[in-house]
Amino acid sequence: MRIGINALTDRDLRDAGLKVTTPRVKILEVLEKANQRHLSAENVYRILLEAGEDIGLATVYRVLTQFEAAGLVNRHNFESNHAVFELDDGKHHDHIVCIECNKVVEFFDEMIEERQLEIANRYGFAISEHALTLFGLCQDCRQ
Amino acid sequence: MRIGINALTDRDLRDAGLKVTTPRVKILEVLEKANQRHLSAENVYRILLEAGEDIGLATVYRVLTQFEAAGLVNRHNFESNHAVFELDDGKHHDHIVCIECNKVVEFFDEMIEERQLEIANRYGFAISEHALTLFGLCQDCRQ
DNA sequence: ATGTATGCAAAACATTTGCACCTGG
DNA sequence: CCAGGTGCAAATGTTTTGCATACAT
Repeated sequence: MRIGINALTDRDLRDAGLKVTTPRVKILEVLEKANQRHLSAENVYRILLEAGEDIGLATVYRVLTQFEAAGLVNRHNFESNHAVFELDDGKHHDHIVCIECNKVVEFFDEMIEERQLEIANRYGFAISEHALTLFGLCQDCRQ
Repeated sequence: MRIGINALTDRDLRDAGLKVTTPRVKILEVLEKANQRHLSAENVYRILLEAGEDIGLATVYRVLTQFEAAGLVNRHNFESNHAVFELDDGKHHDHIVCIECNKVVEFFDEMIEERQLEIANRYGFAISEHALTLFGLCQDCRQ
């Protein structure tokens, strides 16, 4: 099992039952090396194009979906019209998104996590996941 | 200003700068009287069709968007592929959604709200809104 | 060899928009 | 009357899928 911030390897792909193909390896590299941690399928596709790779957009979608199923990446819907993906670093966290420059900050708060479980429990729900995203203006965008 | 759970009226439409037209009134009625509180545009459209109303889907989308801008309804993206709308009852709340039967429970937790502001503040963000949704199995769906 | 993966083009969806016609105040 | 609203059809943008070909093991 993968732990922490180690780079993903061919091994991780095989462990997920996925053949080690060029598109998959390249897409993993993009997710690891891009300057933003949260990328849309289109983002990944463009980066690959600019790097001279010949990988179709459909493949990017298929691979990202497989990676998500394998637990290698997480999918988020900060904006309603498209999803973004980030490498799963093993540590759960939530997000604060700047509504101006789209900067994303990650945070984790034990108290909120606990409270969520208590609340879910109170209503008889067995929680499998949650999505918490704060939207606002970051320091830079407030002048 | 509207307060609490009173039914929305023509007055509310006028106050929002919207003419009181049949589609708008009927759509408000659907939101008020439907058995589920959270409806997609398609849901609203079908209910209108079944009621014999001749209102286009495009109009439903336009009206719901105007209602949202006017603060009469709130839009949520529980699932990535479509939005749902609910009447704004004046009280902020978050949601727990059953991943099996899609039941939605609303809750409000002061501690989580405060904690979110503290965290945002710590990172220099001025929060304008947030989205917190818990996903899991409700009591009924766990047999 | 052979079951998977991929690229491309087309399809599928939710949502938006252009435009000629209708309607509320 | 006339600005604003509506229906319809067409356009949009994202994501998915069918299928013939290419590739990893």
